[in-house]
Amino acid sequence: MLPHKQIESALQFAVRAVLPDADVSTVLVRPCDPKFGDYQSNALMALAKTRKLNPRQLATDVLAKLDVSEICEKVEIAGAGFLNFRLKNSRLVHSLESAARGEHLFFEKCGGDASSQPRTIVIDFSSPNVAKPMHVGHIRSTGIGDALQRTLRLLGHRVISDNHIGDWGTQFGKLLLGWKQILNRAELERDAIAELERLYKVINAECDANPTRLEEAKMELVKLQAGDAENIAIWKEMIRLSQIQFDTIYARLGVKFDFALGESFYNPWLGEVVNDLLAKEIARESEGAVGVFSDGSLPPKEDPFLVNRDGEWVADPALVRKSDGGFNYTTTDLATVDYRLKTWAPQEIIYVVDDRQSGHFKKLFLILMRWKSEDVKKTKLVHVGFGKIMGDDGKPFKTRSGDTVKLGELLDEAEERAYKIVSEKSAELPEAQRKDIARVIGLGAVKYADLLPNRQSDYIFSWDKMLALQGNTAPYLVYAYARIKSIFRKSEAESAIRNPQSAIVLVAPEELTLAKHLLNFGITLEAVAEELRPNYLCNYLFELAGKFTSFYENCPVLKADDAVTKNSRLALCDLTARVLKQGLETLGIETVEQM
RNA sequence: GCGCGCGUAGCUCAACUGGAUAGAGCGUCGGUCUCCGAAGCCGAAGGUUAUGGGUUCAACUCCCGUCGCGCGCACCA
Repeated sequence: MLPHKQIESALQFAVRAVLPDADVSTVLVRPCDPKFGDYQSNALMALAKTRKLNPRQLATDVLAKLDVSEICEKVEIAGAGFLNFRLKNSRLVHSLESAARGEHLFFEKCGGDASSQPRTIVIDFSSPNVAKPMHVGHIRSTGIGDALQRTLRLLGHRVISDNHIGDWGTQFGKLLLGWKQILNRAELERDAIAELERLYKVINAECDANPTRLEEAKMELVKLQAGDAENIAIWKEMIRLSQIQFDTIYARLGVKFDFALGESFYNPWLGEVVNDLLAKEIARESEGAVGVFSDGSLPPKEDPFLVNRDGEWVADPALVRKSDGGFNYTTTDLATVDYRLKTWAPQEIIYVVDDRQSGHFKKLFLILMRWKSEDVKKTKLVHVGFGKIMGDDGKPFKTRSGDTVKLGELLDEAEERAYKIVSEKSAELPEAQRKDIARVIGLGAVKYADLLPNRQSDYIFSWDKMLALQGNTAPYLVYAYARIKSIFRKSEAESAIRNPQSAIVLVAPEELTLAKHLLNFGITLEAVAEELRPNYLCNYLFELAGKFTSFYENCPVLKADDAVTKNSRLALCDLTARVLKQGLETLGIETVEQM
């Protein structure tokens, strides 16, 4: 068991001894400023407050019942009622040595004890549209979603990743019309997505200017929806061509899905969904359409089904059937949740979708609480939102000519820029190797830059910053990894291969700092899983690389004074490399041995 | 107009969801390679956390007001 878990468990035991009815689930420890200790708990102050107890007295009482003498130095009460824990050197060494033997890597899979059972989690991300190029806007959903699925899997949860592809909707009327009338076969052969995009743009412009064209497009859509054989065949061909594009991009990014059930998959159930909502009086007709309206259970200000117009609260329903009989994405999303609940019975469904859709998800989740209240009680529905990617000018990121940036081209540019840098810095490496390094660094830089910023705030896209070796970037982290690997290449050349059984001795402050930070890998992974924020892991790895570098500067490894120190330091190097590699992999980023 | 989100060093971003003296990188200035990768490291300067109040042992974090920016407001997704 990791030491912080041992401390927590002992502390919870002690709290229960003093306050038998206390909820100890919030009694936790966390890493803290080294001047106070290695871990601290502030939980007693909160407990004291709700019970109107003197916090320092409570801390004293708990301390009397607390036994962590095996793993900690004397526990101190500090400030208003903090408990500060300092790990015994022997306990720290014990963790490192067992990790060095390969028994763990500073994290625990859930299922080890009753408090952390594996959950079934559906995660819905990426969701590109058929007949459109994937663009810069898909980076965020794809990268964040993939990092989250990797983290949750690493911790032992049952993850079901599902790519909810946009393969149905009104745009197909226009696409079908274009395909039948203005398709350029040669261009389709050359670049299918570009040609499909052209069809849409041309017809769309015509429809804007000419109502009869719009009617024609609608007719094609109606035929498709009615199952017309020709239109179905063309539609399927458009999906096939798009899937080739998706597969290419995902292979490049190393992103995998368990399922890719597109919107069209749910078509058979849309009518039933609406009928059921009507029958249960959750939805009603209005102006020829069917929508879900406010049920009045929330105050108007908090009710997403109400909107204030000129001082009056008026209905802002979620439409589930249009007046022409067609369905909306709310309908599809409801059918999708229903399917997921029935098929996988997940404890959690996570949507990694642009923050601008937060209003939609608010409504969606409220409808589900009314419609599937029994199931939804057991399932946590979460919208993981994110902000936009901006250019240097602070406006949405576009090409110089003002078009959206295509994802494939963006990745090409990342690799090209990385290749230039690698060739400059490491001209001696063979070209094929430089290409591979450029691929890892370029793609890693884009992904990392996207995962690093926090919250739903927008971030500014900057090639120079993400590809820089200095600062919190993927190249810096991979460089730290490559430097460690370089030590081992030299070490093997000297036939001084590390023995996994050799003892670890921690003397220098840099050794201790590094060792203690390694222990926090698991806490960080759990924080990512809990808050669904991969940037915690980014910052952890950056700190790890920094602490390693300061160790590297101050503690000679191969030139250590004696064999024991040398072996111990080799072990620290190896563990750092393994955590860096695992951490980056969890973010979806590869490593290279040399760069 | 109404709702949602945001505002932290000159710039780009953190701050473990209420914890102890708000941290990094860039940029600026100054150190550091006869020594395991200098694409590195160390140091200095830089802050009334937009602003005014409130809550408490403790506020960047929670509540209210103001200003500024972004986004969303029934048959697109």
